[in-house]
Amino acid sequence: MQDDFELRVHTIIGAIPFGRVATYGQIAKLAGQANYARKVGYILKSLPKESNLPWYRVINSQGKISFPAQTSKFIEQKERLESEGVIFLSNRVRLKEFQWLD
DNA sequence: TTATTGACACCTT
DNA sequence: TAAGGTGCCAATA
Repeated sequence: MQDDFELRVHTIIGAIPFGRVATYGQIAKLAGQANYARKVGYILKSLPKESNLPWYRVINSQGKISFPAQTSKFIEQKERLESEGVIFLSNRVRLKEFQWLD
């Protein structure tokens, strides 16, 4: 049950194309569990660093990173996305342009 | 078992 | 675009 959802989430995140981002709700929905955004976040939290999953491509519905600005993780995620061509404006991403399957 | 918390989303203003 | 309030589910204390 849970493991299956986790597996789906992992698979979906791994399926996010280069230079694209997805929201928590979108991930949850694609995993077959709408409104499970929070669980998605929990899974990402427990995501081992061994996994090569592009967790940094997962952002919230506002197109923003869920970390406080200036934190190492925030900067790391932002840098990674920018490296893929994702444009940030005021610590925000143009979901209209970069959201996966939009 | 109830209350609290969390890398949140969605709707309304 | 920003801000506030509401709903959702699971893990933890």
